[in-house]
Amino acid sequence: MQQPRGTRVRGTRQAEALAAALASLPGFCSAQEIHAELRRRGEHVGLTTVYRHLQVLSEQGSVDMIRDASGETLYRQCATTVHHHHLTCRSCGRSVEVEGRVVEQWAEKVAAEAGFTSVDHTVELFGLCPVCSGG
Amino acid sequence: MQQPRGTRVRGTRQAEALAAALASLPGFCSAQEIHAELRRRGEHVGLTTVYRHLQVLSEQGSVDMIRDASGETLYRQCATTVHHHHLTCRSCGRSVEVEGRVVEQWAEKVAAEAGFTSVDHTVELFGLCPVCSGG
DNA sequence: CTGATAATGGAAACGATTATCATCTTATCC
DNA sequence: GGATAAGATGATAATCGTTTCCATTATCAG
Repeated sequence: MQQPRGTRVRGTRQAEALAAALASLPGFCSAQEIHAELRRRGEHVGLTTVYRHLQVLSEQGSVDMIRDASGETLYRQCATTVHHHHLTCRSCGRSVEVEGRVVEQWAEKVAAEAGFTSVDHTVELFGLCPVCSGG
Repeated sequence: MQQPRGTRVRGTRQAEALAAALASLPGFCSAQEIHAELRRRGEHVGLTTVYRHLQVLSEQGSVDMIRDASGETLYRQCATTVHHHHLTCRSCGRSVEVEGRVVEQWAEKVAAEAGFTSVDHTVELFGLCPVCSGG
């Protein structure tokens, strides 16, 4: 099996620990939170390595990456490789993947009308989940 | 500087210089770019002050604020106070305000179905404008 | 086992933004 | 007109998430 350079081919202890941590975290977390989670589990993984892996995984589409209101980057293991958006709880970080065909169509239409090309879109929904709503 | 008295509500020299600069910039710019533009015009306005004003204006709804792919915050004078979104050129920063009733309705529907409350949404479109498309 | 090479991680660098605080403006009162 | 209080300004330092550096360590093929 030949892999292109720069991709993670070697199965390292750190990569697995990170994968395990990601799998256990239910919602979006910052790189630093993930790093803390690893430390909590007794796994020594450098912060640099966490960032590095997260970046690669995100490029590969294995994790979703969003930005919260303060500009911090949050990551989450993603269930599907199909394009989707998120409805994330502002309070606990838990999130739901939502299908957004309507939005995609809207984006394309709007872009075409304005003569724009290579259009990409960012759509994120933040709110309070049923639990955190206290209802 | 011989300014007529009684204009205290309208602000200071710096505030006006900033307003003028914003009015002349066609697209989204970072605070630092706006600061540079002011310096170019010969106006001495501290970077701190630029940030301070931008923040206030943004809270007032007088300027729109978005975040680009690298996480930098961009500002633009906004034409209307009505809720809207932007289709921004990745290359030159010029942008078009687009109406997004469809998106709002979609966001509300999705949120309601998931039981989320206090839902807020972020929707930004980035692409290449007709000019930068090279067409 | 051994050498080649990729991966790691602590420390330093970075860059946008924010906080600090002394100084300068402006407005109001006398 | 001048004193004075209130507020705005801005150079500098501090913050903080993220990246870069680079010496060290781990992994894999032969």
